[in-house]
Amino acid sequence: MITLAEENYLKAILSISLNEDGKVSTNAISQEIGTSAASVSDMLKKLQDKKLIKYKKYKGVELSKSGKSKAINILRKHRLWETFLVNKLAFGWGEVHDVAEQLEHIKSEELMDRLDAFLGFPQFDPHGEPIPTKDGKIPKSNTIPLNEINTGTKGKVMGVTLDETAFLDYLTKLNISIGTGIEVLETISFDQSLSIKIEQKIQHISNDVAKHLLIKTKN
Amino acid sequence: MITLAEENYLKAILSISLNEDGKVSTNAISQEIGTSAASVSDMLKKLQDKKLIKYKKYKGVELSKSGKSKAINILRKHRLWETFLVNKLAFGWGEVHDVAEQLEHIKSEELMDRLDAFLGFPQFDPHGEPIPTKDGKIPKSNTIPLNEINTGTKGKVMGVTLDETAFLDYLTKLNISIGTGIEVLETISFDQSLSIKIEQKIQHISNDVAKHLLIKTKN
DNA sequence: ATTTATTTTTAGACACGCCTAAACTTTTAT
DNA sequence: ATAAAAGTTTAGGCGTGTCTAAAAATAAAT
Repeated sequence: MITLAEENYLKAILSISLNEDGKVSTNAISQEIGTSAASVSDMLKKLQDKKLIKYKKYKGVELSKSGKSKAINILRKHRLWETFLVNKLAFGWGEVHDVAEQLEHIKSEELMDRLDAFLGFPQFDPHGEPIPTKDGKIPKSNTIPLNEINTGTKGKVMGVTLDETAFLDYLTKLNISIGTGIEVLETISFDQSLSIKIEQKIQHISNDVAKHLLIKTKN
Repeated sequence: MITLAEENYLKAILSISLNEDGKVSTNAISQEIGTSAASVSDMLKKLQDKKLIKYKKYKGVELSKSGKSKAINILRKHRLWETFLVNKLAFGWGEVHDVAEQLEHIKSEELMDRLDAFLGFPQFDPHGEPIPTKDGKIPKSNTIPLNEINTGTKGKVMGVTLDETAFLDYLTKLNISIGTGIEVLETISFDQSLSIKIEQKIQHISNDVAKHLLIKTKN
């Protein structure tokens, strides 16, 4: 049996390795989870014993086959629940994360199968992140960050890569949500900030904001 | 902060006191939860410290005001989730209990409010049990067990008071579910078994089955 | 009313998951 | 190349929630 804490470690390791390559460090995990590095070391030993990770002292860690499959399954549950909360219960963007973090640990394959069907087998969650399939594949979305788009190109917002309330609230203020059409008018070379057109209105945003917006360009 | 184990104890104490009156004994709790009496004693001390129960050594226990309110809230969550599973995800009668037992511990008032609305503010769960309201009131259903109904009376099945798979499967076989119309034709005085009519068909059931069927009679 | 049986509590132990402080590796800088 | 810094692990400890075995309190029976 896998415990709640173990699940959170697996999820954290997966989440880190999706963003950067190579082995995952103890410190990275401790930051991700919010515990001490010592606690992480303890836990890594236990996960090693259960063959959920490949781990050599001082050398970082990576998920084993079974560990990765378990971690992806948790991610799948998290994103399916987020989709449920937003699409069916009308939660707002920012409000769903904490609740989904609890729901992702509910143990019932039957439940997730039925929820998946109830939601219409969605491929992406409300933040635009891909929902892993039942057999562990993660769908690729051909999107790129807004700050990498050429001037003059039009596109559609497919997702965000930052889950902070302040950020999401700002997007709401700018009238940006999933599906919003955006055109890049100008890039200021000084600070890489952008002028963009959203529903006829011209707005100006920082590079920091733009890089967290995933855009699908119209080819 | 209240822990998962504490929540289960409160729920167990509530559940026992709803079925029998007077103080709740340590043994009753240990049976309900499936732990040793020693563990229960330990936990009662902790719940006492947190003012969730009124407890005197060797003298049994009852819920305090705040303990009862917390316990009822867990019951509310359990029954709302069961309703969701059956009504929205098409789970069968018997399959929902274990999953609901996990879901009832999810902490989010917002979530339960929205789920309640999504379900159309149901008053009774799929087993016919009353769903406590947000302010802790438990709706009364004016139903009586089938074995207490007079011969010749017609009624409708509103719920069951037993949650075992074998029982629920048997009901399915008899074509009995929530809402089924039933007429009592005869009571055998020897063993209190009943002849009943269900959708034109005459069936014979034991008193043991009848007493777990809640009926609303048509006046 | 005393003995016997039952129930409940205490004592001592253990797994889990976390912590701080100290020791040990590895990396970086001089 | 060696010292300093950064990262990681071990040691020892703590709270939670469980257990078994033994002691204490209450209830039942003779």
